Amino acid sequence: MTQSPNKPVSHATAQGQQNQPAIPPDGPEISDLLCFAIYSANHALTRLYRPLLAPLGLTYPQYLVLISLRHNPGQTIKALGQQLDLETNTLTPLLKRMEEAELLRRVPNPQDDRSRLLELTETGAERAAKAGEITACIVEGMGGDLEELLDLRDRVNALRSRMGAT
Amino acid sequence: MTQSPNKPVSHATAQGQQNQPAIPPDGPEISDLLCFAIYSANHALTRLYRPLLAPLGLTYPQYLVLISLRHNPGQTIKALGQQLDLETNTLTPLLKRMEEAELLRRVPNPQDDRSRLLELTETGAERAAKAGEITACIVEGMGGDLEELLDLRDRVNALRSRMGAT
DNA sequence: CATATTTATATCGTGCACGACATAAAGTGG
DNA sequence: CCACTTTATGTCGTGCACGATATAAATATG
Repeated sequence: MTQSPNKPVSHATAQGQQNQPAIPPDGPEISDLLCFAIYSANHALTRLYRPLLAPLGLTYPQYLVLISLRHNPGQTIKALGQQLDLETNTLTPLLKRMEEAELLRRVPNPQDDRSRLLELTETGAERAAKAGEITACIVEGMGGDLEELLDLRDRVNALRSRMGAT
Repeated sequence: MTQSPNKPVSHATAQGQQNQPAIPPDGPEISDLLCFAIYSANHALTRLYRPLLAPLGLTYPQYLVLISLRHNPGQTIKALGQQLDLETNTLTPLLKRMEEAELLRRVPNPQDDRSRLLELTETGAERAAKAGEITACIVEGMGGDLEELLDLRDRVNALRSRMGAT
């Protein structure tokens, strides 16, 4: 179902064609907006993940933390924040909950008394392994072939970097 | 910067090629995940909108509500929820805040005493007009040409509908 | 018409996400 | 060594997003 590519994303910046206005006088509609497509796709994704993550006692951001720590054990909170593009005021409480759930530890950094290093507990490592497997189900839930999904990922990431994300 | 399309989105569903495993033994990395690309693009978008919406006293979801009401005055809360793919437990407090800010009214529905109709106040209509103009700045902030953005929107929407969104 | 079910909205609790601000430890320049 | 600045983390308040549940009105069914 590839939609009609006729409607504008928004008021166009400076394109001059007066006949069929790319800029409707009463502004863009919700369905025209790329930002809404992404916003809403994100909700749909969370809904896809939730029932798979709930049995593991994980939320979606916590799932991302496990995936990240699995590949980068001993990371600082700042490094994790850079990878996930999140601030400490988001991560601190999130990591505290995960520490209470015995998924990870925040150990002091011998190189720097201000920072802490993150490492998975044994339970955390097990959950991370299971969480990694969930991803296959998600790909299935997203439909389409793998090539299309990979291409979409690259395009979204390109957009992301154009918007100034890390 | 179009990335290398070599890495898997995730564990693949059931593809049999043993030589160069599309499935790394320690699971997907954050940067492999389409879901993370979308999750993170959504944050980046919110950050792009925030400084533009703040002067209007709007949050991003409130901006979407104004856009929607501008085209569909007299909508019920349920109809708005279907368009934005949000539940009443999200919308009720959001709409209350907007009503307190004098942006809209929730008037009784003469056809159905259970529901309410949403209509913009004069202030709300003015803000909606200004908000519509913001979209042009966002397109600029997103970079890339318009055609690319339109195509991306359609692809994301296709994914969204494959995931079962309205 | 009485009861049962569905529907539209609302309430409550939890967990992000982030702006504003706080604090303590590094680093830096005199 | 002493301010001064920067950096890593934390706290607080607000606003989504949503699961679970509540309530009242509409509708269906006997």
